[in-house]
Amino acid sequence: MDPIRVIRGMRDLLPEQTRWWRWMEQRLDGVMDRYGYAEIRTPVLEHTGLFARSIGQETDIVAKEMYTFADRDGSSLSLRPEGTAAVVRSFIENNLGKKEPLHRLFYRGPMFRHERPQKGRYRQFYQLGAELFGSAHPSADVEIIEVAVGCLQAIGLTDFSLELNTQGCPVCRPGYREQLTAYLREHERQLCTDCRRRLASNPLRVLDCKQAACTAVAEAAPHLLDHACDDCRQQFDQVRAGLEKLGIGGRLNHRMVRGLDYYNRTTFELLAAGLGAQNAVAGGGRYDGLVESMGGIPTPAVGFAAGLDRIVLLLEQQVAEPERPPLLFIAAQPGYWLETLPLLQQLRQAGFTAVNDVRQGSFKSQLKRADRLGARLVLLLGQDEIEQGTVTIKDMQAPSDSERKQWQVERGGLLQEIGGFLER
RNA sequence: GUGAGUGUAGCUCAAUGGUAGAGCACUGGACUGUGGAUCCAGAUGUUGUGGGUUCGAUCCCCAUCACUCACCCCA
Repeated sequence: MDPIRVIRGMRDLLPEQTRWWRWMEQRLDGVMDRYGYAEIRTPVLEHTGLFARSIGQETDIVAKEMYTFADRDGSSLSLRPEGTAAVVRSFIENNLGKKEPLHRLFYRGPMFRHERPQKGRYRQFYQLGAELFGSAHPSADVEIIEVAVGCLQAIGLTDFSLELNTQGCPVCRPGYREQLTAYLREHERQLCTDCRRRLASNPLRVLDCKQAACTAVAEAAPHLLDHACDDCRQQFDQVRAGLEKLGIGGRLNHRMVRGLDYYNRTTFELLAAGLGAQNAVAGGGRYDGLVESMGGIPTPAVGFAAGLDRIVLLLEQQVAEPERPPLLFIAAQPGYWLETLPLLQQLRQAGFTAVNDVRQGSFKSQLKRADRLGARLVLLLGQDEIEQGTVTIKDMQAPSDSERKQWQVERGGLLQEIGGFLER
């Protein structure tokens, strides 16, 4: 019988990996706490229309990458391909904006996109995102970027860069779009076939094409910032000033384009090397019109999302392994396993990590097991110890000729002895 | 959706048109209460799957599936 396997693009995270994940998640949660962001949890499944309306019917994400299927009553459901849409839905549905104009929310969890998997890209992937609702002030943009940067810093990543751009607003973007399109049409012959297609569907996309020929055209293309309205320009200047004040800086990238339709004004990405063909670990921006367009009261908002799978990839390359708590192992001479039970119980109640060899083989094989598990101390329990009411403590890291390799202690003083030993 | 590469033991990988081998890991022993070093012994494979060529295929051919990487797109 053929064993059933995981679905393509999805994977099991085994203990070797979850060590990293748990360590990372703990720290990221800490960042959210310190910036005053509260967690929101929404379902992984939503009505398909939510994503079509918020992300954009024409985007690749919606047009060809969603896991969409019919519910039993025939209605169309989709696994969420990103987090913002559902948070906005919930924000509106629960009248959060009416109760209190300002909200700092974060979420963390699996997202789903039916793409061909490759390094740093999976069909089930994980994102951490933060959304700041209720402020159009550049201070909010700065805060969101600061949180995103703070997340990477909190887990020890230093080798990344920030890129910034503005997408304009409904006042200035249409005019820019026309100018860009006109410019691109003039140079249509130099563009790759994909970009000629994009010219019609999404001219902005031509700007971040990686083909050399298109890059040359894009380099000389008109910049949105030069055509932005005064409000947008001022906003962007102030965001940059705020980032300077924080020492974050960031590089202006006129050619940065976002994959989702709802962004306006400030957009940004955090980029890193070592992710294969991918380089983005986090991205975000302002989306002032989204809440209203989804049926809520007009509410300016900024947010970002970070790809946790990619961040773990970087962690494994750049950061020292997270430490494990010291492991205590109880080895009992054959026949004395019952005596280990209260001892284990006692150790765990005192907060230690303690295990035994549940196979209870030979004394020797138990020691081998302890070694394999990386035990810091082994507590030996045999006939002598039981008759004397003692336990022998064995230091697994001491050299074999050490005088303090192993020693006996009274049962009553065991916890204190272990505690003292591990303190050093 | 498109392209390329790779599928052999738990892992990393050899090998040859004549029914597969190493290292590591595992289990046991040398050491009847002591891990890490050494030595000895043991267990493990439908060579991804299906078909074709052949007296004979793990090897050659075709198909298929899976994985990996890249394109598209994106976190």
